[in-house]
Amino acid sequence: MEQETIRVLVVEDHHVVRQGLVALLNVVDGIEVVSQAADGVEAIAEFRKHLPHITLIDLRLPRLGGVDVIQRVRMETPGARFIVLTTYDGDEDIYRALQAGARAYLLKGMTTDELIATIRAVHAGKQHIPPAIAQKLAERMGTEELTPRENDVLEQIVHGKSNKEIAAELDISEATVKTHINSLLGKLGVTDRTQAATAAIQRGIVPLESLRKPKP
Amino acid sequence: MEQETIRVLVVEDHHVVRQGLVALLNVVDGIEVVSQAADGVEAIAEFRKHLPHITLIDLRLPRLGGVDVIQRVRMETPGARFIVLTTYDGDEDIYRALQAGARAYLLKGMTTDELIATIRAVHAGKQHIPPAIAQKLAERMGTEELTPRENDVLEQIVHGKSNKEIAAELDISEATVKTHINSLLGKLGVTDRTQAATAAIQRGIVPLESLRKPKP
DNA sequence: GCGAGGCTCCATCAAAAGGTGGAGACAGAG
DNA sequence: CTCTGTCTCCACCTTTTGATGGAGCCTCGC
Repeated sequence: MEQETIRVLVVEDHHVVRQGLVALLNVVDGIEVVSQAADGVEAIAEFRKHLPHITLIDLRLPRLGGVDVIQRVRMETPGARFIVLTTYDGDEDIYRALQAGARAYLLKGMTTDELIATIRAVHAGKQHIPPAIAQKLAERMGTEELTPRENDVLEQIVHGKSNKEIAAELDISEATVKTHINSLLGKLGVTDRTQAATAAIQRGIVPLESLRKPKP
Repeated sequence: MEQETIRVLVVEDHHVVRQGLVALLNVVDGIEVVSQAADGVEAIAEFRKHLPHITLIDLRLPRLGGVDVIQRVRMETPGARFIVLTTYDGDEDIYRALQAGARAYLLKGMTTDELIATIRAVHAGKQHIPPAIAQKLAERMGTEELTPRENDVLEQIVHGKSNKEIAAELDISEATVKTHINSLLGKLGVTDRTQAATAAIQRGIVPLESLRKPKP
């Protein structure tokens, strides 16, 4: 019996990686790359234009992140199937991507065969989360969610602010800052702000890019 | 007149990226990928076997890092020409790679044309550092070098240790720890340990991987 | 040999951070 | 409506951290 050709959209900002993916996939029987995008905005446009069966997407994208793309596209096309293809960027992204509706999460280190098998599986309606990722997800499940305010404070900590500066920045008293810190230290399972900062970075709660001196 | 074919070795641990690079380069006239390697140890072996004109190498490699590969290979083959091809991993890696003798440093976001042009340029004996990288390099030049001991202390700070714990770990007094910290804070241009930790991570002085709970 | 720089340690002090317990306001969920 | 959780603030206390200014020792290079 005839297999339907799987129509794929590749979203990836690194030229050589994207070109490589397209080249690899286009020689596979039953898979056709119908379009490509190099950032989140393009991705949404290309999705609308081609309505692919599967969208292969990196999470780190210029202009609009992968998670946002998944959310927005699935808002208008709930059946859209996404396979996240990324290097490890911290537990938080994995969680958010799957929450947003991604069906599979692959690390860039996987083999071509794994990639193709996953595309076929997801197209067939299955889900695919590698053990290493499932592991991270399980760990993350055991941890408490930070409140919005605690996240604000944590972000300031990562940016190297003192309690006094944080209080000024968020327009609350230093006492309140301490309260939030005490609470978030417990939730993160750490004992001081430095540990909180590294935990936030490694878990992807606060993106590393934001460290390159913004603050105007 | 006849151009000599440039023989290239591709060293990259991510399958799809490596395959993509090879596919892209092999269709280019005058360039031939003679071998591939997925980690640092393989890289050295393949280099010895094929003695390529150009080695395209990622810095993040299993078993043996890219910087070490460059150092060791150039020890026995001083004329070896390396092009570092990586995502941005912190200023420190750029510096070390160029110190080790890399001739060019490209970000993975570059176009295929840029890549090919750089390969040709390096093969012709030129050097190629993109402006963005040169910028980082210049910044790093202005900063003071940390002493070995200060680096030890900084690493402990990043791992969330208190001064007392650091003293125990390094078998020195807490007073000495404070001395080192005071010194390294000045050199890093920061005012407290939390800022020192994030600076160390972002500059690649302490690798982010080492945070995933080691310590047996 | 002498100086520079690195490593070690000291004492002291002020500032910052962290721990505890309590409390009022407010919103949303049951 | 009441309960729960969040956000806000307070006071009080201890511990930690950072700043300062010495000081002795060792090694390397000149």
